[in-house]
Amino acid sequence: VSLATVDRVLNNRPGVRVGTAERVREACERLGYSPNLFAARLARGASYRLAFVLPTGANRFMLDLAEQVKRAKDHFASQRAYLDVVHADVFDPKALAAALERLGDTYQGVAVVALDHPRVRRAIDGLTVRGVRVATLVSDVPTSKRLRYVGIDNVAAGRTAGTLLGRFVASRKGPVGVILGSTKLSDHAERLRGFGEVLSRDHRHLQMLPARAGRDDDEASAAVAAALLTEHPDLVALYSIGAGNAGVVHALKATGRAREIVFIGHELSEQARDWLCCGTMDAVINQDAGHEVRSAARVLLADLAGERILPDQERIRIEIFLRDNLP
Amino acid sequence: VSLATVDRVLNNRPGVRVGTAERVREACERLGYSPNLFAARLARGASYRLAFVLPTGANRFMLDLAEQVKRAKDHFASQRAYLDVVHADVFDPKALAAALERLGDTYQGVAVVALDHPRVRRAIDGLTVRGVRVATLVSDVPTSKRLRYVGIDNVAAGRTAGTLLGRFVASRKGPVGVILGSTKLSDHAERLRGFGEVLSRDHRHLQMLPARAGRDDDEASAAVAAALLTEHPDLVALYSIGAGNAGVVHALKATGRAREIVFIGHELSEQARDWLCCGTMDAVINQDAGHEVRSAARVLLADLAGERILPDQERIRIEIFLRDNLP
DNA sequence: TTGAAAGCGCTAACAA
DNA sequence: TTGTTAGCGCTTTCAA
Repeated sequence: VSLATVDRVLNNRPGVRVGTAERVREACERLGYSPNLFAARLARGASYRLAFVLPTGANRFMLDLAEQVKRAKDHFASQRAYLDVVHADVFDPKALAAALERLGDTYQGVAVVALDHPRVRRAIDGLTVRGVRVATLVSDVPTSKRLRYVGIDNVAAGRTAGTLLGRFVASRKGPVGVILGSTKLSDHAERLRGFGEVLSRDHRHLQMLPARAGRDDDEASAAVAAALLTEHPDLVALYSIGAGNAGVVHALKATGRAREIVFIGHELSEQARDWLCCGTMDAVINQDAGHEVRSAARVLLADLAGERILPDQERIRIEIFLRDNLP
Repeated sequence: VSLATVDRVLNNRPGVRVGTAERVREACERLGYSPNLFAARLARGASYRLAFVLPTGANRFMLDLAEQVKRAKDHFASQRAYLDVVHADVFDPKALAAALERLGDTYQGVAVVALDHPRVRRAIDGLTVRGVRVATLVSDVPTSKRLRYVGIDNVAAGRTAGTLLGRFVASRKGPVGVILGSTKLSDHAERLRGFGEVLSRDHRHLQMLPARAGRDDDEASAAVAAALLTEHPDLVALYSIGAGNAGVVHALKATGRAREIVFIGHELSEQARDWLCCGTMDAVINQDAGHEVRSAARVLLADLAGERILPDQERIRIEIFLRDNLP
């Protein structure tokens, strides 16, 4: 039995008699053979280009994602995988779809922070058909043919915020304010849904006010928060679903009730760490941008190279940070 | 300039004139050269054996670690790294030290759940001197020459439990019970310290009872919990520092006050998930055994092969799980 | 259906 | 101090 035949069997390539294949497999079993991934990749000589499609003019979290791509670059380059950040107007389905389609010429894998829109879905499916591996990042397009969604379950994240907030408020009664970026962002809408569910089921003494939009912007969020605080002097808690937390904190501090009002938000920025430490924020729900980037890259590469992944390693967690467990 | 010279420069091996080295480096820079890790490992032809030293007759968490080693085996085998689980009596310093010393003949890397004892420290340092890379796992020996500690900050974990418990109890007043495995386990002692700090600083209305030992055992823990519950009918919360949570739950359910008493513990077992879901447990503090195993293996291997790690990826987090963010 | 041979990018031993 | 050479374990192409 020659080297080439063994190779054919192990990679189930065609052109081997079943009897021979069986014998080879048996021998592998007996000898406890385990293939050398490095040698395989080397011989294949393939290199892969991966694009990370992120929103233009983005908030802190998106900037963090871009930063994490940069940090992972060297590590993946040493494995012949080249990561690029590509910016696109994620909120314009037509533009995003066009951008995605263009990417297919250059890249074998694409990780995209996607808007869930039929047009975008078609673009993703189009790429997939051309053999480009696509992973949705942070925000999913569930009905598309994407290889995988790399991100958290945002309904569950909202529920988590709801439970924490409800229990932190405890027996106090009063209205709860909610600020989101936009109801059109599906991740924000999902978080809101989860949050509302928990509040209405487990914390009936709290009265959830209608969510207001802060456009993921510090100034707008500050205005919204200030309005909430003046309209509801008995406000007991605030949940900030999107970006713009600096604005909320500003408004909160202006009232002098920053430590008294329970405030929960998303994404562990450098600032958020400070706010947790000084008691302005009570908890931060986080998804690890670095983990998401590396996971997306690994998943795309593994599929391209026909390798297996460790599923446990690729599970993105809904992290809860208090001032005590900051990394 | 020949291939070999380039190799010497890139791996700062001796025997190259500075001028030549400079020229090579400049050329690499200019051409944007990035070395191929796979080819290097392949050519080196080295394979590594790593031992995971875990306690004999261990609790659920240790069993989980062993299971995770098993799961990671294939993945690392494809990179010429062979993982073995070795059991040792971690509580007998002499035995552990002897076991460690013996391991040096067979293994290039050792990850050990270590007892912090001078004798064990000497054994670790001895291995290090012989060139064996050592990582402490879950429980550290800070004064040793170990390459790295792979695990969480247990004082911070205790503080996290304290904050959650204090806030969940909220305005209710009353005694708080604490059950640990043994005061001699440094991780348990550290968690207790962190917990006590937070309770005495931030939640003065709660009266923390002296910690009692449940020997990481279900039955013993059940007895301790039952005693606490009868001696203190007004108990408002329980913190279980070690294993034996099944026993605590049993005692708690027997009183019919399982949902009313705030109960926080460690390690997200299959059972713990159920208890979270039904409201018996209020929060679980967790360290990801799978992540710890893979991280230890990666760190040891990278050092052996002279490669760099991604520090972000190797940070072990203090995870908080509520019923809403279960993975 | 099977085998032989070249080569992926690097390291290590040896020669110059 | 530098260069030459033979592989590492696999894939791929071409020939049998």
